[in-house]
Amino acid sequence: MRSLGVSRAIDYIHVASTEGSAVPRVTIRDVAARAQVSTATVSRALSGARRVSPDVVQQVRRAAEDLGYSGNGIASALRRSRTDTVGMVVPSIANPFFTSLVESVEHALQQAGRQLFLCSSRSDPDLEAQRVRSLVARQVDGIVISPVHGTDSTEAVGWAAAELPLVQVDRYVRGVPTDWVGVDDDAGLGLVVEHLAARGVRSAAFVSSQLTNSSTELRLAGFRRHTERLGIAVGRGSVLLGEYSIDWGRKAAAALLGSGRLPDAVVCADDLIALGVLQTCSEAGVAVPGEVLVTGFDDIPFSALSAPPLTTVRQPQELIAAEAVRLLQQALGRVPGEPARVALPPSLVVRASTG
Amino acid sequence: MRSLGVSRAIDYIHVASTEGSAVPRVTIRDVAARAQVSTATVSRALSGARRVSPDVVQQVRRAAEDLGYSGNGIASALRRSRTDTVGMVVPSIANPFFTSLVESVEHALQQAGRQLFLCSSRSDPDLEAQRVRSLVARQVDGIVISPVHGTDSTEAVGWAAAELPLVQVDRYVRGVPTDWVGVDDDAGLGLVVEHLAARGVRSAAFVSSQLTNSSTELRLAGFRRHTERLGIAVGRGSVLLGEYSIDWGRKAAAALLGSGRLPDAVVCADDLIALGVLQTCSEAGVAVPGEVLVTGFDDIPFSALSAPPLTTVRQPQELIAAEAVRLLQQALGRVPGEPARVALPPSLVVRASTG
DNA sequence: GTGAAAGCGCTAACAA
DNA sequence: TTGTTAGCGCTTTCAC
Repeated sequence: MRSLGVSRAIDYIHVASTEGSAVPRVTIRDVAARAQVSTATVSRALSGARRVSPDVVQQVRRAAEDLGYSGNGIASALRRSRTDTVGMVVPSIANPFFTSLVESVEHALQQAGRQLFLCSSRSDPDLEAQRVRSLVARQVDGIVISPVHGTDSTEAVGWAAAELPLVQVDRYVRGVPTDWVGVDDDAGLGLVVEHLAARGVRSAAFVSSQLTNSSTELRLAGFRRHTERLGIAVGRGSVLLGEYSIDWGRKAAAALLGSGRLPDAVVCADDLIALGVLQTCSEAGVAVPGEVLVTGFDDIPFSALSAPPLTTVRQPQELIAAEAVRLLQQALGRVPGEPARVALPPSLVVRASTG
Repeated sequence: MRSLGVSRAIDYIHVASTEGSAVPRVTIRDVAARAQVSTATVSRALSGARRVSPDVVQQVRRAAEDLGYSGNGIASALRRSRTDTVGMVVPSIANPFFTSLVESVEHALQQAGRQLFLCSSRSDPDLEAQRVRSLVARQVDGIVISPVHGTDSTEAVGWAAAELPLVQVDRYVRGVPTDWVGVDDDAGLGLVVEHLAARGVRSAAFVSSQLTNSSTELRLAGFRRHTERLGIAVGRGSVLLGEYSIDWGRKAAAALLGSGRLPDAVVCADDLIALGVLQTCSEAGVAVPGEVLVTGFDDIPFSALSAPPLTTVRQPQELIAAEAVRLLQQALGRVPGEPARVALPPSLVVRASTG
C-alpha cells in the first residue's frame, strides 16, 4: 500500500467518480453475459421461479453478486405492470396518531411483501389531490388514504378509486363507495360520557376541529347523543371547533376559562387538543381533575405523560391497519364485492385527568 | 332516470368493474389518436417543452383531459432514467424528532419538484439494509439516511453511496465519505452543562442509548468534556446507556433513585428519555427541579407539555433538512467535490425542569 | 414544429 | 429446462 495520504486521496477520488448517474448501472444483460445464459434465465433464476436448474441458479447468483447487480425495479414494474408498492396519504405525519397508524400499515404491508410510499397532505385538499395523482401516476398498486376533508377530498378520492383499489382509514369522504376502516366514534364517545356521568359530571363542553371531516362529525354527534341520553348539560357556547392541535386546545381552554362558566368536564375530540387544554388549565391554576375533568381521544403515547395523565379513548390502530391492508389485498386480488365499512370498537383508558 | 334502487345498483356495479387493474389505463397513444398527432407531440405538449405550437398544445390538453389521461410515471422513469424521487430512511417514525425532520425534508424536496419515498428501519440494521437496497432498486434519484448504527450500517450506506448520491443526516457511519448534516452535539452539551453549572449543579448523571451511533457517542463525549471543564462531578454508575425511548428513561431514573445517590442533575441524550425520567421522578415523589434538575435534547413538541416542562436543546431541523436537500441536489447535479460535513449550531430552550 | 423509430431494462409468451 | 422474441409506455434523437 502507498503512503496513507496518497492512498486515501485515491480512494476518495474513486468513490467520488462512482457517484452520480455517470456510471451505467449493471443490467440483467451483464449478468447474463457473465453467467453465460440468457437474460430470461437470469430473470427466472433471480426471481425464484422454480423452472431453473440449481446449477444455473448458483451460476447466476454468483455472477449477480460479483457484478453487484441490484436489478431495476422500474423496468420490472413497467413490464409486470405492478410495483408491489402501496401509497398512503395522511393529513399529517406530525400527529402521533397518524404516525402509529402509518407504522402499523407499513408493518402489515411488509409482511405481505409490499412497500409503503408515504405522503402527507398537510391537511390541504389541493396538496392531497396532487399527492393522489402522483401516486396513481407512479403506478402504486393501491392506496390507503385518510382524507383531509369530508367533501373537498371527494373528487380526488373518487377519481383514484376508479383507477385502482383504495381503502379509506380513520376518516372517509361521503359519496364514494370504497372500503373504509376506522374506529367506532359513537361508541368511543359513549365510553367517555358514561365514564364522566359515573364520576358525577352534570355539564360538559366539547372541543374539536371544524366539522370538515367524518370523524369530527361523528364524534360531535356522539357527544351530543350520549350527553343527552345521560342528562348531562351542554350549554350554549360549550362546543368549540378549531383544529386538531395543541395550540387550539390552549386557545379553546382559555376561552372556556374566560367565559367564567367552566363546565364539570371538557371532552376533547383528540389528545392533542386535550393536552393543550391541560396545559392552559395548569397555567391558569385550575385544578384537573379537582375543578374540571378533561378527556382526550386516540391514546397517543404522550397522553400518559401529561400533567395530569390523560383519560382517553384508545383506538386499535394495529387492527385498523391490519384490516385496511387485508381489504386492500383482497381488492388487489380480483372482483371487488360490496365496499366494506369496518368500525372497530375502541376502549377507554382511565387516567388521572378524570380523578 | 330509473328508480333510485336500480339506478344505484347499476352505478355500483359500474364503479366496481372499473376497479382493479382489469381496465387498461389510457396511454399516451390513446391521447395521440384522439388529438390526431403523434405520441411524440403529446409527450412534448404535456411536458411543457416549448417546441409545440399553442394550438396543438390546446388540442392535446383537451384530449388528455377528455380521456382522463394521467401518464405512466414508471414508463417515463424508465426512459428518462430518473424518478424525481428521493428515498429517506430513518430509524423510527414514532420519534417526533425524526417525524419533524421527515416533514421538513419532504417540504424542501417538494419545493425542488421531487417526492419523498419514506422508509423506517425500525432501528434494525438488517431491515435498514433491505430498505436501502429496495430504494436503489426502485431507482430513486438519491437517498437521505439517518443510519441506525455507527458500524453495522456502514456496509449498506457505503454500497448505496457508490450507487447514487447519498446524504447522511443527524447520525452518520464512519468510514464512508458522504455528505453529512446534523447538529453540533458537542456544542449542544456545552449549552446544557454551562446552564446547569450556572444553576449551581455540582454533580450530574447522563442517560442515553447504547453507544451504537455517532450522535450518542458525540453527546456522551460532550457531556464528559464539558462537565470536566466546569468541574461537575460524574460519579461511577452515573452514565446509563439503554435506548432512545420513554421507557428506558423510566427505568434509568428508577435505577438512579434506587441507588440512593441522586446527582444534582440528570442530563438526557434525548427528550423521550427525559420525559421518562420526569415521569418516574413524579411517581416517586422526587421534586423536579427541587431535588434534581432534568434536561433533554431535540425539543420535540411534547417537551413543552410535560410536568414540569422540559429544558432541552433545540435542533434546527428545518435547516438540517434544507441543507440536506441542497447537498443532495448538488450531488445530483454533477461532479461531487469533497464530502460536506455540516454541523449546525443548536440552541438552549430553558423551561421549568431546571428551575 | 412535427413525426418515425429506436430503445430504457425487464419479463412472459412461445419455441425448442 | 432454456433461449428467442416481443413488447410494457414513454421520451428522444434524427429526419423532414
